[in-house]
Amino acid sequence: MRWNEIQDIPCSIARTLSVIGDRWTLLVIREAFLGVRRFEQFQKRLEITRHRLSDRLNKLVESGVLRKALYQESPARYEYRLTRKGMDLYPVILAMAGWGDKYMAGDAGPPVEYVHLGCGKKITATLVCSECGEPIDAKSVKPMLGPGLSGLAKKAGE
Amino acid sequence: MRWNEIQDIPCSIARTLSVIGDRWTLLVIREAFLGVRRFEQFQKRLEITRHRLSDRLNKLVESGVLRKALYQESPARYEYRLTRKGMDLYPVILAMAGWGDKYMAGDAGPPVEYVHLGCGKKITATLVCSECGEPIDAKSVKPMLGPGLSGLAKKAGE
DNA sequence: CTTGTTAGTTCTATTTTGGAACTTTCAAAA
DNA sequence: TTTTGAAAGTTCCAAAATAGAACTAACAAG
Repeated sequence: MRWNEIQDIPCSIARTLSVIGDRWTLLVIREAFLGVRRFEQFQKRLEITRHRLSDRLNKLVESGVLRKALYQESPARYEYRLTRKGMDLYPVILAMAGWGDKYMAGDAGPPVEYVHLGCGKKITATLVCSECGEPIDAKSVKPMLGPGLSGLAKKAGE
Repeated sequence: MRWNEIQDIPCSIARTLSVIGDRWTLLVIREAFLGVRRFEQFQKRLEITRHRLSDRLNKLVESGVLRKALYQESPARYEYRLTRKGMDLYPVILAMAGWGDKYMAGDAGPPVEYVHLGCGKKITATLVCSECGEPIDAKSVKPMLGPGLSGLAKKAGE
């Protein structure tokens, strides 16, 4: 199977990967969360080739994670901003940062710490059940067939 | 910058990506969370080339996300199981699934639903502050220089 | 009219993938 | 005792993606 067919798999993880699952894309998004908006800035901070960066930004615009905004006429210059859809990737970023902090940071400690503006404390992101608020992990959650798949199953059975 | 240098960036997201940030790896892990353990099963379910699968599994073992466990002698056969480190990737998976459900599922609805064993309800994973329990998003969290980076800054300044 | 800034393209060489066939080690069946 | 058949890989080659560096375009400022 080729990578560009991956979005066709009826799986939300695969579909998400079809948007953010290639090299550099998530780092571009990380920079966007840190406030970076312009081509040159992305390029310098990430040390990504201009070619690649151009391609990744365009794809992110296509998929609705970023949008281009004119910030200067003559010559026309655009910057890249996170859309709502892009902002909603924050949990993914934070979950990855949390894992990296725990397992990859080494003795030096985490390179970035997160402060919650609500309570003013350093935090780690914690995943909880949307219904009862209890913390959850792999063992406390059971994946079940959802409508997006049972529909297919029905069709196949007809 | 080459991909194999990415782990050297002092960023937990980059370091996490150095482990799970390439094609297929996260889908392999998804299958592992669904209970898949054996080479043939991964291969059939993912339609990944055997070559790639072999490589990905080995790298995941190297990085401590999976471990090999002998399940049959003569001929010796091993299966791949998630370690604690691997299990702890669940928030990443769930965050991605949540985003995919929201933005990529289309009319058919999410392909998989998650039931919390604690309360028995269908849930979406929600990110909350580890200190005060309030839900968090990009705007309510401020990233600050952590020890892993301020150490470097000190060194550079000496 | 030269230099600088920003945002790209183009080119080539190298790496990484994808697809398909082949190998190894044994157990069980014919 | 040859044949079939799992299971878990390897090997080979062609195709695609990536890295690095140089080049281009559209202006503004000096």
